[in-house]
Amino acid sequence: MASSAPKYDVFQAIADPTRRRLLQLLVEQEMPVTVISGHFPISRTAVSKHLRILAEAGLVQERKVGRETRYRMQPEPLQELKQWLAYYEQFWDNKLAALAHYMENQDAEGIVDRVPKIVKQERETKG
Amino acid sequence: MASSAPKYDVFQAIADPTRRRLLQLLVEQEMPVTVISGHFPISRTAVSKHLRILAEAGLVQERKVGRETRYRMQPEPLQELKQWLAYYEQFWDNKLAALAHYMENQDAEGIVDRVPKIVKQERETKG
DNA sequence: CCATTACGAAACCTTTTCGTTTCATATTCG
DNA sequence: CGAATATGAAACGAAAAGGTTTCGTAATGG
Repeated sequence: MASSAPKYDVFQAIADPTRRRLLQLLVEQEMPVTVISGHFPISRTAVSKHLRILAEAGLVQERKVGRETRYRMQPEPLQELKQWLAYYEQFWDNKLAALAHYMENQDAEGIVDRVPKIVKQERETKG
Repeated sequence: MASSAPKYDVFQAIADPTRRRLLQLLVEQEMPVTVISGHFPISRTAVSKHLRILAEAGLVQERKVGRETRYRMQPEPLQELKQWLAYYEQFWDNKLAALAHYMENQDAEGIVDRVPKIVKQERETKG
């Protein structure tokens, strides 16, 4: 219920290529909006909107310095992504792959509902 | 140049929550469309479109069995995401953080163009 | 003080995205 | 064969995304 709860999804925030480039630009160095937008072919206002989205996802931090607002990347929220990824890593770099395969070929009743009836009549039109 | 070149971006593919749920559902088990769509509150056709997007990103594989089309997750394309993430991991779990901070406080000329003039007149309206 | 600079808010437009319903086609089975 | 099933393609609609230009306001500095 606090103020810093991410309102924008990290997955969505990084979906846009421009925003990924923004992160890259701001990962090591804080920069004011005008300077940032100089690195992009779109308007300053458009960049500003992307920055807001990133900020709401917690991926950049803003700080007012005089009349400028400086932005800098904040990598922490990416941990959520890392965690999400970690789950699927199991399935590509080893181990459970064999097990999953085994279950599939066994008839998967009890693992996922509704599947069995259809799975059973497997007929393979073509070899 | 082959047929399996990903036409859809992985970042974009996983941006949608429904598609992430699809991946989760299909990670261990292959399933036909009708069964899959039974797990979602949207129409079968809508699910089918999401599956197509995932397929174009290489995240699911489809296989025709009789009159049904079965889908299953293919985790490999997530490696791109992992790689992208790895770059930023440096910045949250250690090392370079200190260095980056150092550079910032030093005046960052030569690191990012255009910054210097503005950075220098730092005045900090408020403490 | 007043012109300039930095920036976000607002209004607006175009394209995508996500969903729907309807239709066509292939496969299965009595 | 013909009804039923599984699915994608097409046409369509509403809302969100990404962009632009214009305007208001706050800070700077001559």
